Amino acid sequence: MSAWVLHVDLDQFIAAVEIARHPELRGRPVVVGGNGDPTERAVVATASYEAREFGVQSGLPLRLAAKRCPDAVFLPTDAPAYQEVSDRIMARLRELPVVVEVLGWDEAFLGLDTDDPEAFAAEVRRAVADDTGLSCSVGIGDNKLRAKLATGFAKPAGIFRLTKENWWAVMAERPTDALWGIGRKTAKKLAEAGFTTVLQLAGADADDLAARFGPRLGPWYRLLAGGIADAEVTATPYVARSRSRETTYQQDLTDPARIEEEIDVLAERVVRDVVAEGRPAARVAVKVRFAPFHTHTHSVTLPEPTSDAAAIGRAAREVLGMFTLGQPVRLLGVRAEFPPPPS
DNA sequence: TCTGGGGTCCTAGGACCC
DNA sequence: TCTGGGGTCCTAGGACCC
Repeated sequence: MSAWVLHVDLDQFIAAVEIARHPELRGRPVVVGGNGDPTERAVVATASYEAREFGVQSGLPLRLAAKRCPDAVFLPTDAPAYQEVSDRIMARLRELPVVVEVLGWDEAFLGLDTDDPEAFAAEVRRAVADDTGLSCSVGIGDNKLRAKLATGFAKPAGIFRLTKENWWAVMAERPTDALWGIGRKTAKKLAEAGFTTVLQLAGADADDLAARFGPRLGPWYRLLAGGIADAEVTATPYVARSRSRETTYQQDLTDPARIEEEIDVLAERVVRDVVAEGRPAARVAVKVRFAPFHTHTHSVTLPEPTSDAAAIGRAAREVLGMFTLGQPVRLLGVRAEFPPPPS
């Protein structure tokens, strides 16, 4: 028996939940996002595989999705419904002889000991399908990074194993942003420094990377490229560091009184989340995105941690006062931060 | 690319203190 | 105050992820 990390990821989760409750949509291009109105300011949360054929992906503006795929069915995002299905899936996974670490609505790491991880992964797929009717893919790894990346090669509805045995065969020639934690911006900077592929990054000098990317990020990139990462799967419950609410307005806001009102509304929503959390907030931040998409944030440390609606509301108004509001406002946000955990 | 919402972590500079 | 070195906190912004 040896220790394995499995990464379970539901296939087109949000679209699959919607198709499960609207079976007549099966086989059709389905796009979920915003209020389901493709003329609004909103983006695609998930597109069904049929819609992806038309180049419709997560993050694409709904307006463009409608242009690329005029026959798509557009549905509003229904977070509570997805949360409910997610809870059921995670509960089912916990019935297996594994440690479950939830990563999001539709994915989790499983830690387990087995001689046959492929057989176990198949069992996981069966359990989820029998219980919920949904399809998932399973990545098998000798740590979390490799398990997570393996899932990408398993999709859809498959199983893939990525360990130190096949790391270079699979990853060496891929671009650095194939790694989990390196995105487009960092990949571009790495390329400018001469590191285009995973193999090249793995051979980089740690001090050079530290000088370019910072004392922690730099050396970490090199480890990522070598496939080196944490293998410990933990069931420790998630403790939020912050709670936030933000809104992109369908029409830009220009009236200062209206902006103040909207800040009050967002602060009230955040207070509800803070109270539900059962811990007081220590900081309050306000985010303003102006029409040309420039985003700024200001924040204050509260005199003392509090869950009091009036105190948090006042703080949000005070922080709003730190902005120069001369241009139309596209988005407003309010965030409450909890005190950092004692170390 | 007329570009959501909810999060996390890291970085860097300045303030402040000894 | 022609003024070091280090630690910590605060703050804004950036990048990434789902």
